[in-house]
Amino acid sequence: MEERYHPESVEPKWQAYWKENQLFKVSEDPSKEKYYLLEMFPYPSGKIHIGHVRNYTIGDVVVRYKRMKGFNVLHPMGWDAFGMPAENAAIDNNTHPAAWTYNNIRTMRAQLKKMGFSYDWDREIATCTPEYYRWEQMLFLKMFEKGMAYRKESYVNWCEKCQTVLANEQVENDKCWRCSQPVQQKKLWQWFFRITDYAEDLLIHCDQLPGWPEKVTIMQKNWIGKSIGSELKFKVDGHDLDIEVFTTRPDTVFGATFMCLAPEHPLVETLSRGTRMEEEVAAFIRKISRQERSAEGLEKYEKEGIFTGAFCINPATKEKIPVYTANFVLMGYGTGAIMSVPAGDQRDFDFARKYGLEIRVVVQPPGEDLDGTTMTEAFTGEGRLVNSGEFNGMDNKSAMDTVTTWLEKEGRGKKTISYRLRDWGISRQRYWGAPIPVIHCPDCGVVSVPEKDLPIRLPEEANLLEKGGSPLPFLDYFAHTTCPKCGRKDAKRDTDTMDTFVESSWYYLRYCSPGYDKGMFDPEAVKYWAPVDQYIGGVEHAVLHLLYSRYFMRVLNSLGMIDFKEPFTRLLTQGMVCKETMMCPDHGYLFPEEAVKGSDGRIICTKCSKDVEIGRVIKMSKSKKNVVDPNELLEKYGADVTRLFSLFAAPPERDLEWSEDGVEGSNRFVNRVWRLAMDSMEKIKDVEPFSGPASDLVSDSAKTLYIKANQTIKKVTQDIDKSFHFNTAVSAVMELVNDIYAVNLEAADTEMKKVLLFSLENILLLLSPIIPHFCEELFEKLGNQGSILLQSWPKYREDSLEPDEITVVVQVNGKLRSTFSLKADSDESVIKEAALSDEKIKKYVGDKKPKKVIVITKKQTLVNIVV
RNA sequence: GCCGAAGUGGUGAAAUUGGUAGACACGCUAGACUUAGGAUCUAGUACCGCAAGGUGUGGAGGUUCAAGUCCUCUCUUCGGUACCA
Repeated sequence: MEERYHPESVEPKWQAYWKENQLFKVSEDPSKEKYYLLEMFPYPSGKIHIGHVRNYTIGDVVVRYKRMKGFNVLHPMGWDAFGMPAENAAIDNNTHPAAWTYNNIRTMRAQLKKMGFSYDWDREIATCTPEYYRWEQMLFLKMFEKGMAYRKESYVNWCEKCQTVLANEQVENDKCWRCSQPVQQKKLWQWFFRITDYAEDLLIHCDQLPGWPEKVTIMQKNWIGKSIGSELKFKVDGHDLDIEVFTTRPDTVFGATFMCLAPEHPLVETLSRGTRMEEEVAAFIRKISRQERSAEGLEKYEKEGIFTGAFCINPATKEKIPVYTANFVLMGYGTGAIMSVPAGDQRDFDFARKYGLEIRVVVQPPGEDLDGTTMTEAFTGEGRLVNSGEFNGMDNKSAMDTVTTWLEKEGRGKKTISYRLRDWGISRQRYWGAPIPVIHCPDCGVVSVPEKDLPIRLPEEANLLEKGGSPLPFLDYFAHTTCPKCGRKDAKRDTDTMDTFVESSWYYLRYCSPGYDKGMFDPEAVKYWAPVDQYIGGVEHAVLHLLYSRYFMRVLNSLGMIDFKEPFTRLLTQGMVCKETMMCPDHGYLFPEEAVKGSDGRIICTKCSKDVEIGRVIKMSKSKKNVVDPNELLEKYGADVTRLFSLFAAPPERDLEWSEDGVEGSNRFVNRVWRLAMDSMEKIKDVEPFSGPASDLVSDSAKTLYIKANQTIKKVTQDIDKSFHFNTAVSAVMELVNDIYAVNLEAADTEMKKVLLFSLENILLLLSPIIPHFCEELFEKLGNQGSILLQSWPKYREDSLEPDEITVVVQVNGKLRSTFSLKADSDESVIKEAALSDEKIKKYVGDKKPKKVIVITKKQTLVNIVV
């Protein structure tokens, strides 16, 4: 008889059993209710990390639970296999991205299998295979035909020395991460998806996703960034031109004392040409072009601008106001031009002060008298209009509409809505991605690759350039081709590849029919399985991945390919896995094994024996070395203990602090259950588990334990089903286990043995989604046939949840003064009498008549006596 | 700056609709068993106090018979995001 749980033999045994019996293989079965659970698929970066372990354990528990509940569960796994790290690794290690990627997939797949996750591996997909991306290319062509994909010029980070495009994360302090040369902004023709067409629809449906955490839908709403305002036209003085601006404050138009254009605004050059400012403006624009124009970089730069030499006419005051160009105005938002109202906007205010421009107060706060020459900051609040002609005295809020209507009549404005959301740029000047299936012909322009020529395969034999650029444009046999339309021999293939977010926007549909060769997916399979019922992943994807996926479903929906719009009915965003950092004064950050506890309790560095400083608990990362390798956990504790701890330490949505002691604790619990089963097995094996009502039990101890077991089933079921709070589910089972430990096994009568067996079997059933190998093994040892996974989820008896006696809590003036037991069916007057006649209570109440006595019999039985 | 989340013992955390604050676990203390224990079992463990008792859920107010939970103000930490006009 084994005295301990031996994961090294038990876990492989059951993994092999599951595989042999194909227990995780699923197919469409209309007779059963379906449940599609998906965890965000991993990027194959090398090895799985603890965040994956947590994510996939959470999902696996729910999947195994739902199966026992009778659902037909789809639980697939695959690989988000295209992306930049493969290229970087290939350059650094002199391998090929494909070899590196497939190698990593092999390693990680083996690790996931060792964790015992219940995937239907027959549905595995990797997005870098032509069998996958060919359908993405097909969809791209459909979108192109419908105008949902289009080309426009747009800026990228460019390193002149490396002759390559850099992602934002490859830019470090405005310099290239490889060669440290300053990064420039370069204009390139790139492909875009028209996600802005769906801005309103995506926004509205944020409020119709009750299964999503509110913080995620709020983030999406903010990202879409709808603002209601007006578009106003300012005539350029001396030209037959208008400058259009977007403003959310049309009520302040009388205070617009100058105008600012984005440096990239096409009118900047036009307006300055031939003026005394021409050269200075050109110099300014050259300077700004070296500044990072991506969202991230902007804060670093001081607000500055320059007069273009031109003036325009304020449509409200009809005054001439100067036109500036300024680095803080974005071409990508609104119209790329703003009317500057320094009295009402802090940026405009700062700018006006810096360049000595007029500040004219147009909104006067109640009870104050602001003066443009003396005010120290802009006033953005509500007030009454001043210096605003016929609108003087009006409150500024109602003036928004009135002023716009007035300008509209004059032909100088209209109400509009502006979104922060921009179209989705999908062109990547990279090798390791899905090729964009179009051909550029000198005569025909942009031509679709005919569908019969798909997939456009990524040339596998390409060698990556040392500097990181894509080799595709230099591969003649790939880049040069004939035009499918006119047959011209000197056509050029598009050598850009697609953003990897494109692959992850629809992979969950591919899982429904992974081998389907007539399209992206088998419509019947998708009809059965989709949408995903429960999606689980990191909150870091709250905006982009989830928004792009929602967009893609709208595209497919409008193409008539699917009949739903929202891909993920319920979403769980799990917290990060954190651990304390350790720092040696000489050796910097230390890995956990590089710091040991000395005999005197001090923690010292293994390299130099100096005291180690324990730092804050932060997200695990290689750079901070506060990491735990899942492989080592598997080696030392096995999959089940690792799974158990990652669930027990914190509820899923919260951050989890990793602690070696905590893992030891989980290990201890698992062995505690093991011993419990082993010790009692021989004695209770021959009885039948008790299943009647608690009232049939004679002894109090058996009754108490039986009720506890029923309560545990109820609690665990609710915790898993309603809130995914596995930590409290495990706690509940621990309580039951502790209660069983308190039973004297030697003295147990038949009745008690029956209750013990009932409790033990249910403990295994309740824990089986969490520590499946362990439960399988004990379930078998208890003499059961077949897999525990095929058992039904345990049911509790409604009539066996309440004990005979209840605890009455008595408060005096809200303070706890006494507790005592009473029969459960006592009515209020009995409880009240008992409370008032309690000795301890009498002491507090004295002779006085209580003012009020409140008796509560809901959750707790409680009496509060007010004196 | 804005948006979001969270502040509870030495630690991770519990606590339907307001109803015994600290379940469960880690750690620690003591004891038992043992050749040994970093195994196991048992007991104890919010704080102050010898005790009676008092105090306690970041802080300050408030509502209530009763507040970790509801309201107002405020502080701190973490996450996201930003010249968005």
